[in-house]
Amino acid sequence: METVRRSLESRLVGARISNCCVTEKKILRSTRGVDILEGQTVLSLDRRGKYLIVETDRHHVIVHLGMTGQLTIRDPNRPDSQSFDRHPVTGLETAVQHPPDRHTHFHVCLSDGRSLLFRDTRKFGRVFVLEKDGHSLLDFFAARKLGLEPFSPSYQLPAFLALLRKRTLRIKSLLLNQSFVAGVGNIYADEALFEAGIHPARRTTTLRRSEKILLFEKVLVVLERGIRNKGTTFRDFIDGDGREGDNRDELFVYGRAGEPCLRCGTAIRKIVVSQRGTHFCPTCQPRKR
DNA sequence: CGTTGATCCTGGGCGC
DNA sequence: TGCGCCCAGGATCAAC
Repeated sequence: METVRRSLESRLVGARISNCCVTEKKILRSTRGVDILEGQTVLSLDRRGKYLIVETDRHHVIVHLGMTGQLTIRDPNRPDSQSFDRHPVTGLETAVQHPPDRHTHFHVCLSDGRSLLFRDTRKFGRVFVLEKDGHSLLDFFAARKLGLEPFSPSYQLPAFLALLRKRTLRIKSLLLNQSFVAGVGNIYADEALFEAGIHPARRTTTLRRSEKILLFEKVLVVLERGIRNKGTTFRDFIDGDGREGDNRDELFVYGRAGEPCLRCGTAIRKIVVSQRGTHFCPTCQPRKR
């Protein structure tokens, strides 16, 4: 989501909303629809965890991409690509914007002719519209109880250790819980655990202090790498310009089941933890301590 | 309260 | 080519 935010920021800030249209009501959470956004100007783009926060004159529009959500700008002065096919490995990235299709659920038309499109095949994504006056934004995030924010002053070791205390669940499950560290998803959880040499199914109570500290650091490392590579694309992820991310090429375990570990050569294994596919190296991440 | 599992969706890939 | 099954970057809610 940070990749999406960065790609959209310069293009959206200052833009004026002329018209809005929701074609799938399920994804929208707004007490007064979306027409209330018309005529407003985008003031800023922020992010908390996996939530994008678009600030307009009188509202906050919050977007969560779920699993397959895409938020892109469409510029009529650029040609649409002809399909959703992956560009070849050696292909040059030029204009890659996509025209709306049956999975495009939310259109925001801008006064300069461009539009912001929200597309989401699985419809797990959400768009929230909050009134700016009052405590709507605070209430929104208070209700979701997001945990430490990486790269912000809140991300500190004592707080990290405190959140680990008195928990009995598996470390992978905790990493996926957004009330622990906000923004860590399935890919980055597996990658952070690999880098820290921790088996994903271990109970948090069995972690040594040194392992916790390593994990604290590696969460930042893998997120930073993901952002530097502009996101991890397996099938659906694209940034605001429609470009895929390169981080898949730098993954150590996620999506590599059966392939050799890049550190020791052992075959990467895949198990299920918290009903999520979980990848690890049995040698680099031993179960027993 | 903490933890676990079902559920919401659509589409791609695989075995038969 | 088609069918059935399993899998997928996530969060929420019910049940224990």
